[in-house]
Amino acid sequence: MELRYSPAEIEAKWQTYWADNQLNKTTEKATEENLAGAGKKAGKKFYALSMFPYPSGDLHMGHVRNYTITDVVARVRRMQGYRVLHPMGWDAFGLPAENAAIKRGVPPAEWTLNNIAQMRQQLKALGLSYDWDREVATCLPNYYHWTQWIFLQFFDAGLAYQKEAAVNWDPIDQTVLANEQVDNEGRSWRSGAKVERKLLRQWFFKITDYAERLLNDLDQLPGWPERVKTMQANWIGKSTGAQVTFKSESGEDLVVFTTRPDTLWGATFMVVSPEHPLMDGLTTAAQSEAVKAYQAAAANLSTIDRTAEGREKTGVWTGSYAINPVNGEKIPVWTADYVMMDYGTGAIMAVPAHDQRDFDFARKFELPIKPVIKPAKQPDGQPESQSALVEAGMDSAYVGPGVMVNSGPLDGVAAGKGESQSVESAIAYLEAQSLGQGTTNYRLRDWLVSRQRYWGAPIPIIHCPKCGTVPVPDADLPVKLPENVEFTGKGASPLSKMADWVNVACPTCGAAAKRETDTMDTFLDSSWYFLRYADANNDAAVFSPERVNDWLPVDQYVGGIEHAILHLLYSRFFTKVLRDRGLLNFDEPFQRLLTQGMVQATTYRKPDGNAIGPESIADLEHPTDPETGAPLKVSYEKMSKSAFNGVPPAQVLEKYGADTARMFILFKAPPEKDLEWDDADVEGQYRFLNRVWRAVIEFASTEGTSGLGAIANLDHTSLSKLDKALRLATHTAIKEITEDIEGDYQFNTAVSELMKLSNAINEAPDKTTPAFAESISTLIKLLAPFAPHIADELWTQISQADISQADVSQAVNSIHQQAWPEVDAEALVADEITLVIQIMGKTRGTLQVPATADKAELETYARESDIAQRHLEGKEIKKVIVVPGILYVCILILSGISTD
RNA sequence: GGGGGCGUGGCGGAAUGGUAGACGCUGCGGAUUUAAAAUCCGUUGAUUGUAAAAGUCGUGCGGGUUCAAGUCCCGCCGCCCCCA
Repeated sequence: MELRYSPAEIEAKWQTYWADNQLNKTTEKATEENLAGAGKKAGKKFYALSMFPYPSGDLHMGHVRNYTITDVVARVRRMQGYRVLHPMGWDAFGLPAENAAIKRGVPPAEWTLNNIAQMRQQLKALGLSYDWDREVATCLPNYYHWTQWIFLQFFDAGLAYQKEAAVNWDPIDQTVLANEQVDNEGRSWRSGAKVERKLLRQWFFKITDYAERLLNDLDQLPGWPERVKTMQANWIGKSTGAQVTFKSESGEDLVVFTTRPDTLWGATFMVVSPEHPLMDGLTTAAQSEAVKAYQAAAANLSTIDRTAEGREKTGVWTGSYAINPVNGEKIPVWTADYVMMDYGTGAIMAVPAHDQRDFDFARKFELPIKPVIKPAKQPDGQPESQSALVEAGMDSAYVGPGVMVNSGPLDGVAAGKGESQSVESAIAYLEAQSLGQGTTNYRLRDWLVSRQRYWGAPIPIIHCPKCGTVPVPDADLPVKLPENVEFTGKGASPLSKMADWVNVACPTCGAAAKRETDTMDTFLDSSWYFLRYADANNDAAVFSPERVNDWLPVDQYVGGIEHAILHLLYSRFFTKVLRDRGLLNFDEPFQRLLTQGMVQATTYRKPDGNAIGPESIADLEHPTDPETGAPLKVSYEKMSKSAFNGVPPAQVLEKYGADTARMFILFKAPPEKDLEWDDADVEGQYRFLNRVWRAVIEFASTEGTSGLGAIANLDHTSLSKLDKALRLATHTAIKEITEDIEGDYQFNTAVSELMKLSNAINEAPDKTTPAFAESISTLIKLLAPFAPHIADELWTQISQADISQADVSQAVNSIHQQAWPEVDAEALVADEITLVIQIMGKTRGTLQVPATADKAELETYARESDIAQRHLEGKEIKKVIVVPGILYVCILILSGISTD
């Protein structure tokens, strides 16, 4: 019998045992075998999923945190009798592989597959209970076959199309990017390069067709964090208003979108985006030079620069005028960079009296300001403000409530959105007069899905001079990536240079045609992988509807907040499209979502902002720059190479083992919050596991017990006081831990409950009773999902103590196949309870009283207590409140004598 | 500017409106040891007091509701995130 806890030995042993005995294999359908398993949840499905990683080759702590959380959930569900699907795979296409090829000449496939092999080993060392038979890698033909097939489903549905557009061009990665992949400083999410605008012909997915459903169905997701839903709603950016057509002098129809069509009578000029296609026609010869210069300057500015509030407004008059359709007024047309071409129609009517940006612009260029909303009378009786009506006196736009004035048919109508208010009236008027119509506008743009790169799924399209754009027939899928490609990192996509691959016969007419050489955005690969896991090895179809509809939606999804918009929005979109195609029967892919916080570590930065690693600092208590001696700035930051603060998981596993790493990560912070790495706390968890180890080993070798068999002898009618106390601790732990895991995933408090139970066990004076055996057995079961290796080892130790004469070589009964413990309500009832005595709302002391006491008795105990007597001198009791739940008494004091 | 979140000991963090600080880390004191590591025991919000008994203050700030507020309401301040 092992007396020392040595994780290195037992962890490898159990990982092999679990794999050999297929403990983590997914049970496809409820069978008699698993229905016979204990627990009322038997046979119900549970799908636990972590966001699959990009196979960079190195596992980092963020991964460990993500996967540990999901693993605990999966393991608890298994013990509760659920059929659990808990898979893992690889988001394996993407630029780093190609960059490695350029730098080191290693083919992307080889580089990627090597990394996968390496990371798979690292994951296995963590003891994660994946069903590896369902592993997927998006870069393998048996996966991207179906990514291509889905692309053609979109194409067939009219949701995939090509258009020439001003797109985001990343000059470092030499490819286009979707809007979602450019941050608000105008930088690429991957390379960090300042994105340029380029006019190119590209493939798009019509996600805008689904804007309304993507927005509305957020209501179907009570299990999602509020902030993620808010972020998605903001990204979709629905706004209602009207489109109104202005005639320009040169005859063009200038369509504007406005959310406040009611202020149309206050429009005193128009502003058109510098990129607007009608700009040439609108610009007069005299203004041509100034406009051209302005357009060129605007092209170099990012969205954030152009729309920042408070920024000095710039703009140029085009030289021409347009007619305000509601009052026939001639108003000048300007161009300014604060109007963006990709929002609304790229042109606005400017109402300076009631829009701050228009106001700033009007002040700067001395354009007229015409108020059309008269502020409502101040509710607090202050004199009515006239400022909004006196143009010269206004110092800002008026955006408050009021009544419409100077607005023809709208005069007197209450200003605002809502029933029979001005916006609604204005739209009705515009529609009646055929001047415009009510519309809904979304900020969401169509998704740009083509990339000019090699390492991605080829878009399965053939361009034929006669037939046009022809989809590759299903039978010819997958369109495989050619091998032996030369990578230079310069010029056009590597695929376009592969003549053998590019030139094909048109599948329709047989004429000489060319393949599409763009590949798909890798976010397409990851927008459906969670569906494939349900039927990962299906070679005949993308997945069988039965299996997908059985396993999906995912019951619990866990991943980083950085995917709040990108991946989660795309996946929801895919699910809805596939549903509309009749391939599945659910609207939303992820029932519950947990966004885990970052893993941070102490970071040391020099005065110039550069980080340095702790190994080069002499005194970590008073860190100074080893070169200059200047004090270093100490903070917690996300672990990263550039911050020199990463802790490699392998290092922690080697020193303490996977169980300790898992326990630490779960205990240190609630899952949604950032976690600060601390070696001392890791040490603390290792100590805890050692204490559990010693307690169990001691139990297994104690004379006079019959091991776990003793539990059967538990006599509920004649328990000693000590046994009752131990059972209370045991069943409280079951209750709390079960609630922590089934509720809001409070793994940190669940672990602390394990510690409390362990403390109670260590403090128990008599370690030979049936109640003690029950505690030990329960502790190991409750520990099993968190620290699976040590739990299985200890379980074996006491099982063998139990069957000491049995053949040791026979298969052991894994802890992970045991039923999750059930709470014995009887055990939760204590003999004595703590009565808290409050006087005048302040706690003055506590009293141990029999648990059987009713309200009246509790009051008597409290009244007669020394505590109460002490405070009652010279006073009398006016009122008593007894709160049974937690058991509380409140005594009020009447007399006027001051107590203090 | 709009929306969301957060603010509790030396630190991470606990607290169905009912004993604030569970659990752990750190620190301090002690046991064990030739010594150390490991382990075990005690202690650890501030403050008055004899380290007794017993008090007072304390969850960012200011008000309010309540017998009772970290928790509910109103108004501020600060930090973080998203959108402008």
